Amino acid sequence: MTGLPPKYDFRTAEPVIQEGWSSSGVYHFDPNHPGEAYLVDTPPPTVSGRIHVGHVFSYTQADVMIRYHRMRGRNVFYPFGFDDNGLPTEVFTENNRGVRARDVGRQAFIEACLGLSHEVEAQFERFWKRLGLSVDWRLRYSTIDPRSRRVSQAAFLQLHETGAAYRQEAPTLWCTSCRTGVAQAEIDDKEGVPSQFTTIPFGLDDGGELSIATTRPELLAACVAVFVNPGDDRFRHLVGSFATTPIFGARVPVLADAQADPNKGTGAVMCCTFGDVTDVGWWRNHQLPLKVVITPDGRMNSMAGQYEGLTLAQARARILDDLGAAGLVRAQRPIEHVVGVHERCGTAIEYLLAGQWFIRLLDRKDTWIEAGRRMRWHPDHMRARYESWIEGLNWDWNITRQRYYGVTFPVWYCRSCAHVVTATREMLPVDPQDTPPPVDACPGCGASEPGWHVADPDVMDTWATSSLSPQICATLAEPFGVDATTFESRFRPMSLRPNAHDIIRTWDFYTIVRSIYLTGDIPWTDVLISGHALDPAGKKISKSKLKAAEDPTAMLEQFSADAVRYWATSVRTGGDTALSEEVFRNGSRLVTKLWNAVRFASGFLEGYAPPRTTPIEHLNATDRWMLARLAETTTRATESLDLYEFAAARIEVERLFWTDLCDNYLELVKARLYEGDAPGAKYVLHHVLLAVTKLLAPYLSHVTEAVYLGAFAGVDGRDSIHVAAWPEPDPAWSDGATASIAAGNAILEVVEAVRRWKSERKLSVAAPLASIVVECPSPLDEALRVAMTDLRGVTRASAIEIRTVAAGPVTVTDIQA
RNA sequence: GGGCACGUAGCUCAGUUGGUUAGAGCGCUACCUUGACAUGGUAGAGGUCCGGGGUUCGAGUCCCUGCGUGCCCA
Repeated sequence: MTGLPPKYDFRTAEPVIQEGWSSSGVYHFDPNHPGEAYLVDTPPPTVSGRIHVGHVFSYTQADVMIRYHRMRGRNVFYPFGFDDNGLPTEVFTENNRGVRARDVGRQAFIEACLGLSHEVEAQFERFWKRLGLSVDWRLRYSTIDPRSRRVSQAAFLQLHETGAAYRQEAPTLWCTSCRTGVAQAEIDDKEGVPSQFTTIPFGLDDGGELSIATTRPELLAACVAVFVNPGDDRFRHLVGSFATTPIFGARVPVLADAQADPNKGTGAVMCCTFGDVTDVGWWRNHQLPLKVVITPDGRMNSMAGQYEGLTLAQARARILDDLGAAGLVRAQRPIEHVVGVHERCGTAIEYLLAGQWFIRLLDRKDTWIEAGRRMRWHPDHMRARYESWIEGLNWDWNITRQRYYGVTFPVWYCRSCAHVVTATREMLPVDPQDTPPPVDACPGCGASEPGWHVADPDVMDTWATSSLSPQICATLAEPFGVDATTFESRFRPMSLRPNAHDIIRTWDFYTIVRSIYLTGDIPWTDVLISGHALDPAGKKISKSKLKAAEDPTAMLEQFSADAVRYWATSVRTGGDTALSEEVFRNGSRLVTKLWNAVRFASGFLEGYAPPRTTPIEHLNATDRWMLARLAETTTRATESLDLYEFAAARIEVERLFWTDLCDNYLELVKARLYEGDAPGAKYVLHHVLLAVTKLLAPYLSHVTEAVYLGAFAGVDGRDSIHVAAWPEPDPAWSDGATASIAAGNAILEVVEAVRRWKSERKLSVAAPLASIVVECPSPLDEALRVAMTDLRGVTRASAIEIRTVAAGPVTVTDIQA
């Protein structure tokens, strides 16, 4: 062991340490490693702006677990991806570059997106390195790079061949602002939206009227039926008759269906194609006609007659006016209700008919739930989120987006018969817009005239590619001589999927679905769910209103990467946490304390080589207690980490380090260290400090590296603490542990009693004492006598008398200054 | 409306299978510059463990119920 410099300055130290990791390749995956592998399917962050503290929170927690497994000797595969296409990237590019996709043209827009993505990804990578993520940066991917496009298109073709992906002209969740179909997972519930619940009369053939209540009068022109509950006596006689819509005069059937709620409105409800998901179900089950009255950009079409061209909101106002003017408003009251909105833009979701590609979800719900149960979720209750999402699914997964920038569908359609022509595997990745299909004539109808085919004009949902991250990861070792097939056969399933709880319903769910379809196997064995970082007041941090206090880069500069990592792992697994300067400072303090403790010890351990076997003959009661506590703490911390309880593990280690080691053990052994050879104290000091440094290495990855390289590497023998062996207690340390702990507590009783006595008299703890008398039952009295040098040193008493008593607690009965 | 969390010291939280006197950090009070560290140390004050009921020799912990907060889904 050699000495450490007096001060540890993270501002100069952290960049040097990080550079060392880069140049030594300490985090490199070794495909030929014979041992157990640990493969991480890291979340590729959406490249749509700045780094968010939520990223820091989640990625650090995963990194701590990964570092732990690396030190346990696992062959870690830790890639890093970027999700940089699709609607989020488009919106980001449009805002950042001031361009509109539909104005500049598809190709120019794609280039703008790519250029911006590359810039932002470089920034992100620099940031992750500064935070100290132990990523193998050779394994970097983007979901739009050619390799990912090839994987994505190949997966699409495979699902198409098995029927799991199908194309259908079907009612589709639609955003009129983004002008694209969307998936159920992209819809947020917006609560408390004010609206009017208006009761309007439909005419009956006998001249009477049947009133219905609606919040969507603008869809009146799309009404195709009126529904009542089959058990509702008020309307039973009308079932099978017809009603006529006001204004438009359409004659529609009155039908019975259990989904009509007799307690809502008048009990009769109009069915429009389409106002909501219930309408879609009725349309299907009762085989109703189709009347689509709105355009893809949210205006009324010619079916809406005099209202054509108006926006939905304008049409609603005009129709209500017209109904009122005609005396056709029977009742109206303001309500607040929940509206499904597009998560990207907040626009209310509509239901349109469109030709879209879907992946089957609804007919295999049990399969998805069962797959989730084959994985370990940390914390376990997060599995409930996954299952409740699946149980509530109403739609297959629409993967078609009427957008510009994304992975294209490798298909063409025959203009004559609409036959789907797919690309061959050798063509991938392919853009059907600028590449002809692999056949000269339509396999369906034989059409072969010039222009017989048309390329699919759309792109895939981003999740359709990012849900393939395990399959993309399998291609990342190709440059090192391991092809994807070999990789998958050796390393499937992967070990860990870490992500925040808000994307369980998307990324986790879709990835499990794709993995089952493509491989029949679960994608990973463990899922680590993180909570959210909240602002200092405990409120949600909105992405658009980041304050300076929430800037992750500023945090690193002010408090150090280690302090930020400390903060991010100070919460129970899966919990939310508020930003707190106090916790950052606690992290900084721990960094300083560790440095000082090791530096102090290193003065005595210069050139010390610990014996292979525990030198029991040199250990006194203080030493045995310290070793027993070390063994106990190491075991507990390891058990907690095996359960992904990183915060619980660290609390154990901190208690051992700060209280037992620094406050007590170091003070107890100082006399022996200064006075003589002290082989027992040196043995314990070496092991407990090395072990604590290692136990903290996953969290405080920088200062522990500096301490290790400066003080321990020579003896421990590795080039980095992060590939050093995880501490394993010598069984001898735990021999008679119960007695050792009891003896240690007896020693601490004496220490604390003397400290209390001095404190009450406002004396320094270093104030000398003439004598003290300790009353102590057997066999603890023997332990105290063996630790006499330590007790004299820490109490500064010239004479200590140990009186053996029959029973009772250890007490200090007489203190003479 | 259903589900899942959470509710413990002024604040942020820990309390494993029910078991002595309920813990930590910060803050607060008093003191100590002690031969690693003042980004430190010592001592101290501070709690009807959200309310109610139950099981038990014994409940912060298990069960029921009510209240409050947050999230997910209708």
